[in-house]
Amino acid sequence: MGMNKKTCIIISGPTAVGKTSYGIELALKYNTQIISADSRQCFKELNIGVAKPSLEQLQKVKHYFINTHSINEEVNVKIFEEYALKTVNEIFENNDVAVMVGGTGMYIKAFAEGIDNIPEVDESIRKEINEQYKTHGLSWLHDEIKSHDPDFFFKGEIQNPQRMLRALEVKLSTGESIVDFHSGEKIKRDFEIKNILLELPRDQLYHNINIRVDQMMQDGLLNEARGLFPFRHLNALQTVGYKELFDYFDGKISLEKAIDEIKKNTRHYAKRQMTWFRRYGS
RNA sequence: GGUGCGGUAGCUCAGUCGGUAGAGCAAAGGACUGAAAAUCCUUGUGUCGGCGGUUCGAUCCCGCCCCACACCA
Repeated sequence: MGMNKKTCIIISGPTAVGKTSYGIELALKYNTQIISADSRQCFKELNIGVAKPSLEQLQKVKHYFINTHSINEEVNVKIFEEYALKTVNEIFENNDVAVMVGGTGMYIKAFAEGIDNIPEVDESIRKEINEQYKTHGLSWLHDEIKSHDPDFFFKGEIQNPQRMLRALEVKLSTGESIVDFHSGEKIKRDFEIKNILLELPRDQLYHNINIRVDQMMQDGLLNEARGLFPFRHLNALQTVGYKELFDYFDGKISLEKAIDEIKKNTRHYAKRQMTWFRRYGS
């Protein structure tokens, strides 16, 4: 807490609340750099649809974890945590303050408090499980979890295939329950963290979202999405703003409907972010 | 003007052989430890278009009216 302790200011909040420009202002004020905490803006192939900072903004302040990865690479919390810790220390070599800006709550949490170490899972096991689930469905997953990892089964989330899939792959790869890896311990970082949560009245935020989606369409989101259509199966493209347009390309819905869906799904996303930050945000 | 089909939750509709009603979506709240812009959970009282009639009792049956759509003139 002393004068010469390094500090990372974390700016969080829902999408379209104004984090990007606020973060740049703050970084300029402290003459420092920004680490983005956004699970989509790190992909160089995704631009308009993920509301990435403009080239002009990127020139004003150096941003990390923007355009650093390809949609073909795996990016996840652990990778972010390691990247962000390494980067923040680099920034601290020349600055007392670093700024983190982002809306991916779990990434921020991993950076601020750490995340338990779980061994890499066997890729072939993951593949096998996913295929089995695809053909046999939720009840199969239920049975597998119940017999292999009763601890997790009784913990609750037995309607959530993603969590069960993860629990199962950990159990089958390591022989241990994912529950046993969860220490719940918060790691104390050797730098100071200051949280700033940006908020707006609900109707104002939703208005911002609607306007921004229309602007994205004017900026050429349709073309961007068309170019990414062949990669739709990648995790990076399970993303609001793209998946709805893919449905349009499939002929499933009209373009007008797709745009409405993007607005609606962005609202849902913002709502989930607010729920998260209400709990973890400062 | 005539005929037909409708008017039920913010929207799309289901239903009550007469005992005041329920799904999906929206909306709101919540969870979250390597997919997190993902994934999942919870929450449904509304003059059942209006006014009368029949009835112990009408959103349901009958009459009139209003509104929407379709077809015929």
